[in-house]
Amino acid sequence: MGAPKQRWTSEEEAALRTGVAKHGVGNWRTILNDPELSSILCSRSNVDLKDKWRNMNVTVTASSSRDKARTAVKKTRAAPKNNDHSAAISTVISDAHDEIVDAKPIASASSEAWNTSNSKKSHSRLDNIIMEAIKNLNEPTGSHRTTIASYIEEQYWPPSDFDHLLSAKLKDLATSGKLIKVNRKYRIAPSSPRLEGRSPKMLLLEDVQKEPLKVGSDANKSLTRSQVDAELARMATMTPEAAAAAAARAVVEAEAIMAEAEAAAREAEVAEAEAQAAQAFAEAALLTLKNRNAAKV
DNA sequence: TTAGGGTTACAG
DNA sequence: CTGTAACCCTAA
Repeated sequence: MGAPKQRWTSEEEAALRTGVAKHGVGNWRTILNDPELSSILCSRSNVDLKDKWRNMNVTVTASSSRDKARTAVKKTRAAPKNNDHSAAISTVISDAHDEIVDAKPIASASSEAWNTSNSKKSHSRLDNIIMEAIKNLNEPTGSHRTTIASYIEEQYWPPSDFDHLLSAKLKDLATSGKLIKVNRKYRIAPSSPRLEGRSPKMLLLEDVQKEPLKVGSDANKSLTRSQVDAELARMATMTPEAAAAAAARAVVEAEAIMAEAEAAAREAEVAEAEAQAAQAFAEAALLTLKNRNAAKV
């Protein structure tokens, strides 16, 4: 293992994973352009990102075959049903602990390993993975379920029924209070209770429309406040084209949430409210965009 | 600009 | 000396 010239820090690696999870593999310039990641990856070029990602994948796949029994797993999404060679798997997942920060991913999994039915401990392995994913994604406004799924799919190889498991686990974590869900986004629950029922996007909307901010104290760094700041900074540096794209994405997001609300008839009560809020935000974002463009021209 | 091959620098 | 990770070069 070399420790050569400008070694990658764990923060940079986490940022790279985040960028890949958010923008996909290969869009290195997009990842570098991400405002959340550019501060960390400012000293890296797109080629550096590509090379680092290659090295990480090489090392992960190489280290996954440490034990004698090689589970000839392939990265295809159509995961073939792992027949019962549970010995190799159990050795891999035997050391499931609560360490989240800077954990080297274990790049092997089977359906049984992800299932929590036989887990006697209250904290399942999937819980830790979810928490790690959200933490490493480090999105101030929270992470979508799809983003979390992308991250986990990149880091691990979930079984084909992983999406269902993830949805159930996210719901459990949200109801148990370990995660906060706002507008279909999940973020790690803070230790102190804070306002609920209002999404940070709606707060952002108010701040955009009414200029004066109602910040009580600067010392009290409200997390909602930082979320709003992040969104505002993003909008401020946006070109009109980028802002239009953001507004368009908001519209698409609202439509997707509406579709999900219709699909999930069980939790229609909550989902519909979120969907309406998201749609209201999308419409208002478009109006804000128009105002911005009109003011500039 | 990205993917891939090749080269250099460092640790064991 | 060998393996690995960052760096470099070039074709598409």
